[in-house]
Amino acid sequence: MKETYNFNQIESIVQKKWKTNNTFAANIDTSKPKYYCLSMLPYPSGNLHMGHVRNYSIGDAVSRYKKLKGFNVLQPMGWDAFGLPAENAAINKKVHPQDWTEENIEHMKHQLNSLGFGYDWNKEINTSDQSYYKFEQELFLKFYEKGLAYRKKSLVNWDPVDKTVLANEQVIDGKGWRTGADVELKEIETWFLKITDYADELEEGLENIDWPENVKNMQKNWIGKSKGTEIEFETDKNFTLKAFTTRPDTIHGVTFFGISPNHPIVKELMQDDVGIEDFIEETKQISSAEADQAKADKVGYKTNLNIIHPISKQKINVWIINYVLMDYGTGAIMGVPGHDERDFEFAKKYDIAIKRVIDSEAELPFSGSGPLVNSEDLNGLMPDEAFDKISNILAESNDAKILYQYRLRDWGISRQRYWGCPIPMEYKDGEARPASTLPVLLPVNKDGTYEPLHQNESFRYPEPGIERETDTFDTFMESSWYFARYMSAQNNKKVFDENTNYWLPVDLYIGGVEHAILHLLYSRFFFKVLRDLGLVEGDEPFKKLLTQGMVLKDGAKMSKSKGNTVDPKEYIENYGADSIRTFMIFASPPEQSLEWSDNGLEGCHKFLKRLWALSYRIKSLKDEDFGESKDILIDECKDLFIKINDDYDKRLNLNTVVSSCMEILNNINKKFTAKGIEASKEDLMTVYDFLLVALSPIAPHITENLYQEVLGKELQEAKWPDKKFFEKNESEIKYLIQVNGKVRANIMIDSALSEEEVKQLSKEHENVSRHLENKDIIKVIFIKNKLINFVHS
RNA sequence: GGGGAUGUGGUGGAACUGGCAGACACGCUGGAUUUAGGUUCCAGUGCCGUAAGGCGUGGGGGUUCGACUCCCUCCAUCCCUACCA
Repeated sequence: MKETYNFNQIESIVQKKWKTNNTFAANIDTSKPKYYCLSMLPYPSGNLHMGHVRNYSIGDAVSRYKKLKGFNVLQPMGWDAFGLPAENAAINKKVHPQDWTEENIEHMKHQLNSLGFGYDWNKEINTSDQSYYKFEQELFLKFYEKGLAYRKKSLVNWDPVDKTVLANEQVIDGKGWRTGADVELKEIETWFLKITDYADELEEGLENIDWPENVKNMQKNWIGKSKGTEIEFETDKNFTLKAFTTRPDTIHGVTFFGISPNHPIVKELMQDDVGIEDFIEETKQISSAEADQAKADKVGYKTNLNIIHPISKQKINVWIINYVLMDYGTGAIMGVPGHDERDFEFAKKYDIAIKRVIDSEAELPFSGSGPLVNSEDLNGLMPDEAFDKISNILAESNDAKILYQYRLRDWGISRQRYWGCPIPMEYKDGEARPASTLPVLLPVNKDGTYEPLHQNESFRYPEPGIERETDTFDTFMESSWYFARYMSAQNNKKVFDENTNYWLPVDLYIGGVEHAILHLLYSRFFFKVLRDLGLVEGDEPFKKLLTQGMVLKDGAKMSKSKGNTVDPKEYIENYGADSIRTFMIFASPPEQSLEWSDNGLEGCHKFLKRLWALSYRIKSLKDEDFGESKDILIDECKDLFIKINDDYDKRLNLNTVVSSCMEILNNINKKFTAKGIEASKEDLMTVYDFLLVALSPIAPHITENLYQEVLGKELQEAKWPDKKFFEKNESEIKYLIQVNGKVRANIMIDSALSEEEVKQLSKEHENVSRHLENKDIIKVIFIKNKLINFVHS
């Protein structure tokens, strides 16, 4: 054993050993409970960034801990390899996206290995590989057969110079990012998945999963289920208009009626009102030029159409209003300015009557609850009572029904790009049908070049009369099911085999909170469909979710544009993987953001150096160097053992695992005094052994090396200590003695003593008696095994 | 506008169910080793006070024997989302 900590050498030796021994290969083993620990797979952009390092350090720590606890652990890794950056790089560097991607994967895989993450690489997947995406095409066709995939017109961003569709992030200030041309909205046919069919289940399922409350809330709000009444209003023309409202109880407060500029009825109204067209043009300009701006002014146009109020039978003006959205509800609203903020603002602007129908002290607009007023039969009722009553009344006279509306829209999955999974459909006489041969591979020219699918004639028209779909899938498709594919990654015949249901569901999923809505919602939806197709078992894919915080530098998110990125590479070289991993875990709790600090990393590195120095010292000790004192060191560390156990198991507060390990190290070091070692050999070795085991999930290289060097044992064979190890010796209890709530002493008291004896002993304590002198004790709070509080006047 | 998170020393952060506030680190100060720097080791380090003691967890109020923790209210910062009837 060398005297100095040579991390480079140790880490490469240990990593080689893992590779040779296939240490992280995961296979079905019914003798152990299984644990599937998954970290979100990266996009192969070329380099790992600190966010990845943090994410994967947490995942690896949990995986290794679970292995020590006797679980059969699966920790896979793969590449979310389709996407826009590959195409941009292809253009800039004149290489094929596939070559660029593969090169990046190779490099990043090397980086992951140099950090010592224990992945089962036998199960690696690359979503841009046909062995992966061919199954995606099969799955899509199953969705299609089930009626869950359909085609519909939708608006896309069109760059008129490049003649291409742009993603939202490629539109900057309404202009194409490459050409700078004004982006136009164009309507084209695109594919959708009917996620809305699962809206209710997606919402209800949230109750059964162990996810952070904020993420569940975000999904719940995104689904946006709301109960309301759809009411059909008669007009003074020969048709009716439907409006959806969550507050039918305020029906007597209706003073205007609003329809969306995109409402189908608008075209008819235009025929005898020339002003409408100008107004529509105006609103379009506002919405496109200021699409990104949060608040467009509320504007409206008063038509000569009226609805008939279903109760009062009065005529009420119909307005075309820009804040009424066509794709929510029926595209029409009943305007209740007294009790809706938007309607209030609108009514003020156009001088429309504002009527109070809910009594309260609050000023209008008031959207809360209170007894109804000015509402005829409904007066005195509370809103929810009135909701039912009026809905029933309206159901008889007008066509009204109670129903639920969702904010959630169907998922548009078409992308007009090359580097994605081709949508396996074709068209004959304009009719869509599944592609006649599968898989539909991405075409690559012989010279290694490529062109967009719609420009590739031989791809687009494989035979006369047949036109292939030239769109590719949204890359969220690949990430919606990859977690179920890892375990059968080598199976080229079946998408999911017996391994799939052995390992699923994912026991712990770790990733950034930025995926809280889309990726995590799409994955849940996909999983439920796969279940209904009989392909997987269970209702939810991710049992527990951990959303790790961002890595910040100088208080800001790291980004190239800010120039505050920190490249993991140089730090791995200068400090080693174990130091970086330890810092990533130590610097803050997993869910919170982490402030990068060179000094902090240095501190962790010093900790590992001290661990090495101690180990070197221990190794050179002889039996006679040890002292006699039994149990003292173990007693001193007991609370730390318990804390580490809890932190790993219950709370996932890994940062305090590290600090507890530091304390254990400090405790051991203190036993080396000028007079000799103040601990027995057995005690010291017990504590040292646990220190290595406890730290090994976080800093696996140094601990594995020391376990072998100093203790002569293999860490891979080590087990987490059993319950007994974490039990406290309770013959003496530390009591906290307070006077008027202030701590004045703490003393060790024999746990066999009675309450009275304990009180007496406490009162006698010098510092306590001093504070009780000449005072009348009014009350004594006694909490067994914890504290006594003497309360005086 | 809506939803959520956070607020504790000079800094990152501890304090699990109300019970020793500031663990563990960083930084800083002093000392030892060193020709010097770095490394390493030792000591100190919330604020006021010589001390006893007092004050302190964004501000104000409350519940309690006791509040960083629970309740009310206000403020600040960050994130997500957005005219969803």
